[in-house]
Amino acid sequence: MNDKELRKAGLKATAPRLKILQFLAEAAQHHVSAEDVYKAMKQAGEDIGLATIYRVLTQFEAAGLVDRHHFEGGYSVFEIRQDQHHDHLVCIKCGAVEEFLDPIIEARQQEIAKEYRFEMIEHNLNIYGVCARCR
Amino acid sequence: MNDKELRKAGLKATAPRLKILQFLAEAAQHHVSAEDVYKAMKQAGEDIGLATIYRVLTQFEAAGLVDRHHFEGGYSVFEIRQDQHHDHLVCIKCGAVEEFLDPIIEARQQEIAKEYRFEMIEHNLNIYGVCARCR
DNA sequence: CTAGTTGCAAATCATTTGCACTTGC
DNA sequence: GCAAGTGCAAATGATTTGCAACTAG
Repeated sequence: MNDKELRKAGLKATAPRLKILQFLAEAAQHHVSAEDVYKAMKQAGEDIGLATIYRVLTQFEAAGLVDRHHFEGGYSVFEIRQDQHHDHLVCIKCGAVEEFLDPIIEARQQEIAKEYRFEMIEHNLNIYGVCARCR
Repeated sequence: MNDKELRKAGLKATAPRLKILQFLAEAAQHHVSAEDVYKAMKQAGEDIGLATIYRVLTQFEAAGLVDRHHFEGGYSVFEIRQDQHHDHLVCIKCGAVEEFLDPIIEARQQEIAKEYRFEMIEHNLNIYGVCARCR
């Protein structure tokens, strides 16, 4: 299963990595902080140090297996890489994150980058507010 | 001059605040980190502690005098509040920041928030890449 | 076997806070 | 004069790193 993915990324298929990757893939809320992963591992009975979580997440990011986001709040949020780029709606009350993709916005971004002669490498759009459930 | 602005925000017009506000208004690159402000103050012969810089910037933000951004990199960037909201093109090579405002994107964001029944409070779009000068 | 990994503790970085001292108004 | 503001040093919270012990291939 994930064994191969790790090997392909030049990473040994160790227990911590497999567990973390599996968790990222299956987590209900798949936008998680390092701390979230740490707690989940602990709860699952896995004895993985926080330092390892950070190292693994950083390696996964470098390998293109996960994306790292810097939402407001001063800490990083990770999510397993999707086939498709997307943007985020972040609820400032409950922390829920919804994803969306708008072709019109995507297209405009390309045009703006071109206008400013910018070689676009990545882009992210975050909408902060209060979600339907929290209003 | 800025005296009034501070008073209106309920802040005493102290030397540190006046100096920092003036710097933010006049800085060539007006997207600066707390450290940037600190160095600039030191260079200008002002003896203002880093803690004060942070306190003042935070108060300015609360007062709506400046905006705080969380670009990639794990630290905050501040800019004096403009009359108009805008988004950013951030050069990952030289750190230059360009601003833009696209009515089409702005409109789409409103619609998307509505679609998801999100009460939008703020939003920001950052395009990371290599600017014309660095290519 | 052995280079890559891990856990733990100590280190680092950005930012915040406690506190005694200063300064606007 | 006195509440608000400041500098400094110590505290914090997120993340990183040094290092000796471990494991995948």
